[in-house]
Amino acid sequence: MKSTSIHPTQSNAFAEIIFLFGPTGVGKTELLLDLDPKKFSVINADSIQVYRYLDIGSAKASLEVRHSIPHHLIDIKDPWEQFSVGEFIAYADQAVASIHQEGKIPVISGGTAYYFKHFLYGLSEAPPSDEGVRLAVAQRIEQNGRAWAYEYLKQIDPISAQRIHPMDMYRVSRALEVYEKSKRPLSSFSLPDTPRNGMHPLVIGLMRESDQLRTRLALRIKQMFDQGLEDEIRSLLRMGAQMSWPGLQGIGYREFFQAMEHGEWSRSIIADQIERNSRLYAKRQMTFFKSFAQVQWMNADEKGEILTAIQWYLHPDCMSLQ
RNA sequence: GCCGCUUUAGCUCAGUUGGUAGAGCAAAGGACUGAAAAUCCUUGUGUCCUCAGUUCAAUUCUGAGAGGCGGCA
Repeated sequence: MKSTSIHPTQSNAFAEIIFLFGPTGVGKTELLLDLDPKKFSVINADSIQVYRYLDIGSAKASLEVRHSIPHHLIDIKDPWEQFSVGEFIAYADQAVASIHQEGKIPVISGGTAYYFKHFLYGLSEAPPSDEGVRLAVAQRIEQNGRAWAYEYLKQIDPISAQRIHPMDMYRVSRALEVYEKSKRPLSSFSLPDTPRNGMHPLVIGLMRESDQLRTRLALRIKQMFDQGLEDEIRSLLRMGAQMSWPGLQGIGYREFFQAMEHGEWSRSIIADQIERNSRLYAKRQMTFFKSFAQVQWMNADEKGEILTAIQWYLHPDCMSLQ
């Protein structure tokens, strides 16, 4: 792997890639500032930070940070556009290739565990989500009820029905959508379970004590309001923002739209809801991340150890001499 | 000061015609087949404010006290 190939930039298969993930508010962005921009570039793996105009609420890295170390996959979509894992993988592959081309190491950093999982293993061959079909399925579920939807799933795809909980309409409807689209049960498309292209990333999981994370989240949300989160919402409203916009499903946005539906905009209530939802989200993220294989868990404050781990990964022979 | 209402899980509150109690939210744990900041699952022992009385038995009834809310002074 240390071969001095004539085409070093083309050896995508075994090139170094670093995964950096952790729950919201753990301190990923702060850590990125310690990376040498001459050696590393960042690829964002956050499903909300891909959207333009969603800066404060999504806790996007500031322009200064992005100036000091390049970030890919930020501001690539408008908030009314749908984004998806499939697109993430395609864009991330491109970014990884171009970063390698520059002779640098890509650091994929973010909190969307689902994106990391499928970037590493790839997706099944099942057809991508189709908004039209999805709406049609949703309508039928609306008319006939959830029980009907699950019974129907049991008929067309008993294997998926066993895996999916009867109340989990998000997944039931995707399974029905796939059947509608391909006339094949979702479970007939197998899910890969080995890394794509022999990828062997360094997987760093950042963690913190839950009390500490809680305090940090509370502080961060306060700062978001100080930085003008409400102005950001108002300017989105001027753009015609609707609660249904995909980007606005993010925590820190949807709470405002829910509040407006009830005809009230109470700063303190909304702030509390954002805080609560962030905590719940952080918990779900941790649960997902914990299920990943070969994670090097590190305390987010131990920057020295994290950088050392990266050194080990990039130059194993060098380190072993010491 | 008087009158009324109120005190039950971390929070908001149900409830037991007297047999020691249960929802939502939170919290903890979990799932995750192209929307994933989404969607979903599991988990409920708490001096039922305190003391005394009635009773086989009181969180439930009676009395007194304490806290809260409201009205009248």
